[in-house]
Amino acid sequence: MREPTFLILTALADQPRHGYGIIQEVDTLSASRVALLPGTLYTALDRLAAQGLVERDRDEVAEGRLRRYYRLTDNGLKVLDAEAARLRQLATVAEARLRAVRPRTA
Amino acid sequence: MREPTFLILTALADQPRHGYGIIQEVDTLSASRVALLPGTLYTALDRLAAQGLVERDRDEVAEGRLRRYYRLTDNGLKVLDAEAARLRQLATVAEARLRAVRPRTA
DNA sequence: GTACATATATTGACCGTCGATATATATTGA
DNA sequence: TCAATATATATCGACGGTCAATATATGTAC
Repeated sequence: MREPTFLILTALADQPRHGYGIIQEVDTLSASRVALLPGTLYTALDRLAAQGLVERDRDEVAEGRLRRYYRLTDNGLKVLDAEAARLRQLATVAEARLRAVRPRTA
Repeated sequence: MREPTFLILTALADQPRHGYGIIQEVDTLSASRVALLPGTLYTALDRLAAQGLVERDRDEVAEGRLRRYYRLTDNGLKVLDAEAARLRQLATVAEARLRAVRPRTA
């Protein structure tokens, strides 16, 4: 799973959000490192829905604009959990290598 | 940076390795989760060399077969370091969310 | 002698992201 | 009042990295 997809799932972990809300939350989660683009977001949401990791929540109209909400499925939560563990493991393996190679600077 | 690329750099962190050695090391590092394919490896090595993250080391002939070694550059080491930190941060952010949402099961 | 492990290399297909563009409304400021 | 910016969803073509398949060659094990 690639970074934008991972951050979309993470943004939905605590509550349903609409597309633009996801963009803002990903900005927050990544400390503005990842600027989620509309093209990435909406194609990703369609794909994740087809995979059963995300599903449509309610539609709302706020201040004259449509808000289309999405939420994580149970499976989406599990997949995110497994993915987070995988990332942590990758980081740990690499950091162990780096420490072994540079014991005084690491 | 995608997972195979990250694991290639990690495999080279402690010592120079030749292509097939990288494939074996990635298998070890990932607990056989990632099977690095030749098409991925050799195109990645060319790309990483062009980016200055990896460079050619010596060529050896062992048991009648050519071994072409590669090593990390200083910059490659720095990039790997930054990348590992980024992965750890991603994992941490997601895990915090998951804990917040499932305080009794996390 | 056949299969498997070792070893490097190329090619086309595929998938997810990027960048650009489109459309529409609300708000802010000149 | 008009322009710029923020909010909000959506589509499209280009691009990059990986996958899958294929090619070639040698050493080892059965």
